[in-house]
Amino acid sequence: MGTVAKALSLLDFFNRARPAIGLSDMARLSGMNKATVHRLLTELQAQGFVEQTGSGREYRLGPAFLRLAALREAAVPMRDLAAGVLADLSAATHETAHVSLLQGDTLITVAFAYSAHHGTRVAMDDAEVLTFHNTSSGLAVLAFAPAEFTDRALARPLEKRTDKTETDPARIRAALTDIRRSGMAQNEGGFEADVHSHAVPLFDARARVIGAIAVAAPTARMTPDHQTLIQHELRHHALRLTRLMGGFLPDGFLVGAAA
Amino acid sequence: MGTVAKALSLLDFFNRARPAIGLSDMARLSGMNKATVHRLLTELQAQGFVEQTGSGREYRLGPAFLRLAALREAAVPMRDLAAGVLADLSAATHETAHVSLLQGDTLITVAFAYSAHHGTRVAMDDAEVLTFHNTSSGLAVLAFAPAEFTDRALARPLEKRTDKTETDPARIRAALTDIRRSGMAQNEGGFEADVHSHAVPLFDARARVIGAIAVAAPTARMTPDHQTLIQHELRHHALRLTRLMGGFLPDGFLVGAAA
DNA sequence: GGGACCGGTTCAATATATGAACCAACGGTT
DNA sequence: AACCGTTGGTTCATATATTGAACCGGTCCC
Repeated sequence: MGTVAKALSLLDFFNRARPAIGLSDMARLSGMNKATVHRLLTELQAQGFVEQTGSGREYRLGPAFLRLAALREAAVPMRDLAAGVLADLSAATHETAHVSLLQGDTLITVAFAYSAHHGTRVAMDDAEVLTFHNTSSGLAVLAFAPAEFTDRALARPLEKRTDKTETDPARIRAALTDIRRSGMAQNEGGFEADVHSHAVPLFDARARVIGAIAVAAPTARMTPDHQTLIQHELRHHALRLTRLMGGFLPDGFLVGAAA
Repeated sequence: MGTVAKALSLLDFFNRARPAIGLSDMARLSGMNKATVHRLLTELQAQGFVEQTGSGREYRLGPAFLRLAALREAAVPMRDLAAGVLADLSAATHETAHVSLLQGDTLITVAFAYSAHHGTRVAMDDAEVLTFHNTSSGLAVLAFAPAEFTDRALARPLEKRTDKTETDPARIRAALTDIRRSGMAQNEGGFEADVHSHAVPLFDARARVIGAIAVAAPTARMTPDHQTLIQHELRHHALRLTRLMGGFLPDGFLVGAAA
């Protein structure tokens, strides 16, 4: 691993639950020497990628991300595009809709939309990391990812988050075959009990999978009619979003019941 | 310069006018060897900090910034806080208001708000880089920055953007003395002709200057009464924002006519 | 077919990163 | 108040990662 990769990997230890990290903690988390971590953080700090908190001397993510994220959005307005499509999709289905995109080996939620129609709704967190084996979005991605990517994802330990979480790689692979055939992934209660979600993959200009768009609803609301509606709308808006982002469907991808 | 700093400095070559850069161009821009640039970009790409465009093979900013900016905002909601204060400030003054923050040696606009009151308004760009010598925000920051920082800023070549741009370091230093006394910077037509702006510095928890909040109005509208209103509101909201962000005013800072 | 680009690769020379040991400072315990 | 286990930060000989000239093969334009 190059020095740059090491430095940037430090940033991955920040999350919602741990917004600031001390030098020694960071050294422990990363397994690197304290002096090394210190030097890397100092360099990141000089560029505004991390900064030290006023009170303690802990490090946290820096202000440079505001500027760079704005520039990224100016260059590639994926988030804006996703937000527009999600607003329509959640309005049409009366459920929570979200888009998650691959970033290296992880799947990150980049945008979501709630429907105001029901009192109960599935809640989402911005910038949440999704696992592959127990979310509909994750399965949708795995089904269309390169075999070597899928192998790596399923070789990792698979957390049993709920009673219904499937953790047997062989059975997951069998499910992926169905997903490839139907062009749509489902997951009932595998991530959160009582949540039934559907997801369709998204593709880039080279027809490679880049993420997924999903609708998550309380299991109690998932009548056959509602499911039919969700699947129909999801296919339609997934295709729309892929096209908006300049992507193409891979050969043989089933658009199915889509408009 | 360490390897990490070199890699991150490549990201600074992206901007609104140049959202994607080829390998050879990047090598020229940065003055580094093509092989070096390639290795650095490859490492940045593995972490999602840059990606290659579908069509050409140019590099552009990657999706990682969406996630990290969201986490930064979750940890330090400066942008949200600024947006709220700016909405009030622009409503009270009927003019464009914006907040710019220091990031290393540059001043970046992170948020702004327009007033719907007038047909003409001063337009802003998100993530715009402000110069120090010919913007009210820049002058407000320089006046309260460490002497060594100010020296560095004024030692650089000072662009004469308009007829009215002051480019004489000695005269600028004299203006800074006044700004330190009044706690407010002004700039009339030095950045854009026909724009008269006022700015007040913002401070962090250690009473160090971190940026400025400003109101920009067409010169034609700047009557004495309007100016008095703007100065009053600006002082009030600057203090409010500094406090919201957990900052403190340095000893002797004039709150002046503020509420 | 030639020439000038492009993105990307190679490998010996060398500049850079690394980590054990070391500070000084802080906060709690005895 | 001496002790202990922390903390963030520093040092310097060692070792490892970085560097850059030259070199690909491809593509575009004459």
